[in-house]
This record gives sequence, C-alpha cells and structure tokens, in this order.
Amino acid sequence: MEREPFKPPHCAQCPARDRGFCGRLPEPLQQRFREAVRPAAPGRLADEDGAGSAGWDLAVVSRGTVVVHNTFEDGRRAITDFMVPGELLHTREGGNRQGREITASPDFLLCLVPSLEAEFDAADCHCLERYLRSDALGHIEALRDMIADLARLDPTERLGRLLLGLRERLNPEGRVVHLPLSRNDIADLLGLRAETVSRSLHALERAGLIRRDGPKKIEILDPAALAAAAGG
Amino acid sequence: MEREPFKPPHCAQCPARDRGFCGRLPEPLQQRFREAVRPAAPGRLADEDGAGSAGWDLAVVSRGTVVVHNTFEDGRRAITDFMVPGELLHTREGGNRQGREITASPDFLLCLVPSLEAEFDAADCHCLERYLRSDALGHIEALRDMIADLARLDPTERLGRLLLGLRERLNPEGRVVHLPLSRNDIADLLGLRAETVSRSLHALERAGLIRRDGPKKIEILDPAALAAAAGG
DNA sequence: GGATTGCCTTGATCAGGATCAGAGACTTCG
DNA sequence: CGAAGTCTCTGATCCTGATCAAGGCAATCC
Repeated sequence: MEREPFKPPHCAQCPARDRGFCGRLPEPLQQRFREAVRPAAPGRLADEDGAGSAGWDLAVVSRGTVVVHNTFEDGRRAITDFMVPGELLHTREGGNRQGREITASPDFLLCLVPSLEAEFDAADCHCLERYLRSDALGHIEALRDMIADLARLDPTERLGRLLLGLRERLNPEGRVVHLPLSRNDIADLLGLRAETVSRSLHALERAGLIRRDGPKKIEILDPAALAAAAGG
Repeated sequence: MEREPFKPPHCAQCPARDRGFCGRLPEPLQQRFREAVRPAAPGRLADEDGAGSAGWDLAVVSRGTVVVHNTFEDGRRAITDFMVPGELLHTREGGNRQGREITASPDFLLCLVPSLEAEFDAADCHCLERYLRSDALGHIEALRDMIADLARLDPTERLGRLLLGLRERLNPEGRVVHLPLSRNDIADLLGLRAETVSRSLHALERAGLIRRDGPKKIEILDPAALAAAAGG
C-alpha cells in the first residue's frame, strides 16, 4: 500500500487528529510530525524500576486512557495523573519514583517518535523540543491545580472540577462527559473512597447541576453553575 | 572591576553553585551558563493575569524561597508548589490559571537568562532546552508525588515526607532542616490547618523521629525510620 | 434460565481532623 | 519598659468523610 504523505491512515482516523499536542503544532511541522509518528501499544509503559521506561523520545495518546498511579507499601493507592487522547505522555527514563506505575485502558494506542534526532532535522528538532517543554509547563500548571483541589476542596467540589476538566479535555463543545475511570479509580484520583464518589455525584444531581445516565455517562446541565459550586 | 569569566561574583557566592540545575549542567555548558546568567529580584514574578509573567526564558532560584499558591474565591488558599535555591522556576507566560500567584521570601534572588537565543549559539541553546525539559519532567514527577501524598497520607505522614523532601533539597548531607515556611504556609501546602501541623510535629517528636529546636529548626533523628513511618 | 462476578449505590456508625477558644513566645514599635 | 501584633502551641467540641455492611444492577459464563 502506498504511504500517503501528509495524513497517514492512523492520523486520518485519529480521534484527536486536530486537538491536543498534534493540533497545536504549526502547520508545516504538523505535517512532518504526521510522517514521523508510529502507532504502537507497547506492552509495558513504565514502572517502578524506571529502567524499562520510555524507549521513545515522544509519545502522544491516540486512543484510550493512560493512568499514572502510586501504590504505597501498605496498599493505599493514588492516581496521580492521567492522559486522554491528544495529550502527551510525559515521562522521563529513570525519572520514576518508588511505587510508581503507568498503565492504560485495554484499547489504548500511542503515537510514538522513537528518536527526535533520527526523524527531524536540527531546526525542527529544536522547535519540537520547545513545544515539548511548553506542553510540560502546561502540564505542571494542571498538576498544581490538582494539588490545590486536593488540598482545599471538599469531595463534591473535587468531583465538579473533575467533570469540568474532563469536558474541556474530551468534549469541549458538548455537555456530556463519558467517565474514563471506574468509581474506585475516581476515588483514588480525588483522594476519596468510592462510596463518597457515589454520594457526591448524587449530591450534584440533586442540586440540578448534572444528570446521570448510567454510571459513566454524565451530562453537565449548567457548566457555569457547576464551576461556581466547585470553588470557582 | 574586571569581570571574571568563569565564575562571576554572584555565582561564586551562590549557595547553590554546584547543586540544582546549574550543577547538573555538563562542565563546558555550565561555564557558558555562568556567563549568561544575570541576578535579579523582579518585583513581580507572575500572577493571575498571566500577562506580566516571565520576561525571561529561564530562571533559577539563587536565594530565598519561591512559592506558587492558589486562592479560591472564598479565600481558601493552597500552596501548590515551591522552589528552593538551585531549582528552576518553571512558569510559562500565559500559562497561569485563575487565582494563581507566585511570591517569594523577602530575601529572594533569581538568576535570569532573558533570552536563550540571544545568549547562546544554536547548539548550546538546543542542549539547554533539553535540560530544561528534563528538569520540567522531573518536576512533574515531584508534583505527582505531592498529589499522592495529599490523596492518601494522613497529616503526620505528610509532614514526615515534607521534612524528608526538604532535607534532600536543602541539606542532603546533614540531618537538620530549617523550615522555609510558617505553620500556616505548611498547612496550606499539605492541605491541613496550622493547628494540625503543630500537633503532627509534636507527634513525630514524641515518636522519637525528630527533635525540634524552635519552631523552624528540626533535626531528623532517624531518616529511615521517618520514611518508614511516612508510608514508605 | 440461573448463577457468578464485578461494579455501583445506599444506609448506619465511627474517628480523625477542622473548628473554636485561649494562652504563651517572640518581634516590633512607641 | 510596656503595648501591640504575629506566630505557635494546646485543649475541647463538632462535623465530615471513612469505614463497615448490605442490597441492586449488568455482564459474563455455564
């Protein structure tokens, strides 16, 4: 099969083709990027030993959800980060901590660039590095927001902000959010228990801010009101 | 006064000369870096409008403590990040969020590079960018750890990990930590109240893990035991 | 169809950290 | 020196979210 230069099959079909990291690149670089990128679902993303991690210079989530989580010695678990399609998977070889693991939903697919220097000339490479750093700095801001939420918001507010964040990342135009995580995972993400997640969702529904349609599908009835109820 | 090429006065006097970001650069680049860096204490670091931020491509904390904090509409406050001497101040122009502010202790001093491209040739610039990204990725790991702590550790454990982290960052060889933050700031950092911080420090002391000498000076009697008591 | 399993929800109780209150230590300033 | 203010520490009470327990629901398997 002839390789189509500017929109290889996996990019043409990619649900996050024009969003996220890829969509933010300037047009000429975006085309070069599409040629360089290779789809893959590596068996192991990265784990606590840190050694086997990476194997690429750059990875964008194309399908599925990638989750970063920590397990403490006594079994307590926390989800510390997660990425949805279009987002960069920020990891550093050897940079992993004790108890850290990265897993993904069964259907996940990454777009990888094994080596920036092998695929791009010096100028593009430099330019990409700048975009990568910019994305990392944006990610740092997002993690800081998460920290503020965990430190100072009550369960219902945390849930509200999670829903608003998911809408922005998954479906900015619409009002429906499909939760990519189970109740237990949401609890581990928000520092709660699954029971409290249930109750908080119920509270948001009773307050008329959301409507539930099955456990995973949630409609945000009034984003502004939900934001106001979630600490601004 | 003749400018000394490789170790300008502010670098020679810098308490973090060989540690942190500067110390991690490879030797030739480190020298070029020392020539390029300018010490400054800008009046405004960055705040919620996002517009006035930056004014530099790169900033390393040379003296003092830089604190990133969020204030919610109703006045609740959270410290989401902080940097001590030697560490990069990761910020992105326009990347600041609602309610975000960056402040510093009165004695602070930054080392700035206003423009990487103006100060370095293409190769060094590219190399620096890679180091900047690597540092940002390391910082992401640290923030993830903070998130796990906030989500799953109790107050005493959070305090223990804070103390161990501060030792590693401020005084890796010794066992004494000088807290760079007030009780209230520590509370805002760990998602607690100042009273709970007091009580948790007291608990660590009663457990024989630390010794207090005034409110700010803390000696870690047994780092390994403290780590074990703080969730591994 | 019926059983099993995993996930979600709801209810009742309990405990840990917030809150409220006040006292001591240190600094600044008149 | 005393006064005012801030920061820290300690005690008493309360409330929120964890914990324990059980039931509902859907998918999978036999």
